[in-house]
Amino acid sequence: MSKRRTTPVEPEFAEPHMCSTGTRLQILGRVPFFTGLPAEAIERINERFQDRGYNAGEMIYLAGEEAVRLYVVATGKVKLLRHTADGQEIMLDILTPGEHFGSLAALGDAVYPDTAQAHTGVCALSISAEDFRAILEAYPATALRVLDITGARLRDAQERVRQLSAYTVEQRIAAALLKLGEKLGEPHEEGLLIQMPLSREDLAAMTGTTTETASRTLRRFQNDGLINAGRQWVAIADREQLERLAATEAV
Amino acid sequence: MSKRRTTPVEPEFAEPHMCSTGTRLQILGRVPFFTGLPAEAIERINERFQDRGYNAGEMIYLAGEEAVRLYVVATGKVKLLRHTADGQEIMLDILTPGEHFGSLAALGDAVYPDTAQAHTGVCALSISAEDFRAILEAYPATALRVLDITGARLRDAQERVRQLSAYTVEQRIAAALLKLGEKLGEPHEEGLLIQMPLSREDLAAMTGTTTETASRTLRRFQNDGLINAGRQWVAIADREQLERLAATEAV
DNA sequence: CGCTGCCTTGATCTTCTTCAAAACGTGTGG
DNA sequence: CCACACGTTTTGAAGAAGATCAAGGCAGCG
Repeated sequence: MSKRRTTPVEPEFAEPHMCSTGTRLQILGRVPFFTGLPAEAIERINERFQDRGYNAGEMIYLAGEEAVRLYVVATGKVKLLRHTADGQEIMLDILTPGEHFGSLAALGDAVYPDTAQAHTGVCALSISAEDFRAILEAYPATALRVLDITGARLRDAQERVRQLSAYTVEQRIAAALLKLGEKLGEPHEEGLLIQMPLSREDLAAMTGTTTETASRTLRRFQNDGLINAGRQWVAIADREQLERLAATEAV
Repeated sequence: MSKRRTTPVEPEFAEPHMCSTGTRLQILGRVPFFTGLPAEAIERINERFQDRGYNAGEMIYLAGEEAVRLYVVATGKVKLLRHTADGQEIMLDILTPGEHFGSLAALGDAVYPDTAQAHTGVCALSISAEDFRAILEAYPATALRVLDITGARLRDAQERVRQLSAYTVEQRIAAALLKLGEKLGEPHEEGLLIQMPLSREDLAAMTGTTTETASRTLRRFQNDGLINAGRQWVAIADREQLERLAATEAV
């Protein structure tokens, strides 16, 4: 087996990342909770949105700041993080184009409960919480879509609670890889390649363990032929086996 | 210090639990997401609801069943659980009167992702998922309320992910007690008494540990004067100290 | 009373973290 | 194009936190 070490992951455009490509109208039309709205509604909504580019690693907002905007990923990947008192990072979610983050509530004194960081170069659209609230009031179908998405995220988070409560590190890493593979996987000679830079540290922050343990676990997986991995990338070679290991009953 | 062992927790009515007390109209009017609706709307909504009593320990629905109804707790406490393959229970949440659980989506083929069990004697109202969907469509303000509640639960779940990822058992138990105290606490000579039957096993299922460890931790807390506890009950004696231990930055 | 669930306690063992250091890859500047 | 420097990954050894296994004890109830 060829031991490829250089990343097969395609870079997410050049950075500094710009939002220029295409009109925001096109992007907004593809956001899950706006689909189905009449074109003129989207046009009116579009006027309320701003766009902005972020370089990889750049913070979009910090936990504790006043929660005033709602964001939608246009291009790139966004990490949602929480920190512990001693600075350790917990990755709550990784968001891809079309997904939203930030403030849903129109209340004035709320703060962001988490930190949003551009994981790759990112273009994000954003709107003030009040304006978004007004849209939800004007278009009930959109509100229900947002509710569905939020409900799905809640179930995901609860599933993670279960995993952290009852599963071993090995099972959690297997489950995390499978979920990433489902969300970001692309067929590749190395296997189902997870299309984003993914360090051992990232994986540790996702599964509640340490870089060292993540590294050791990936090595074991690789030795057993379950995955192929290198610096900042992982590809799933044997999905069935990995699923058996994770003991995941499907969603 | 008087070492009281008998439970100071007041029983949640006699079981077999009936829903008889008061009209459902009154209950529905006090459900957070219906408040503010005109009386005639609530009356129309009421027609769609059924009520039913459950004994303590009785299952309301099981994970994996077809998700066809949405429930609202009228009286009593409901546990939301997930199970592992080997039968271990993870407690996701404990619901009090006015809170909802079950299916939010109108989709036909969805299944409940968790199990709902009556923790005390319970009266629950329920409505078909389709009917509830129709209500959300008819009353956008209600839909936004439900969205807010779901968003708050999502943040709670994410906070738990953080705790499980980074905190020790001792910190998680302290945090769990504080949260319960906030939700169910009543002043009492023993301290802030958590008004529900709460076994070591329950606490273990909430914090992702074992009964034995929960027991040892509570004993340590009690020896340090942080709590008073007995069979199936816990009261918080020294809130500040417990908070310092949990290292919880407030919501 | 004696039974049935909780709860407690102790001893052992496994998993994972922590600390430390070396190896490797990648990009940079000479 | 090479060599260096930096961030990532790997590996090892020691230590800690908590799980597991195994009894016993205690409270309430029939």
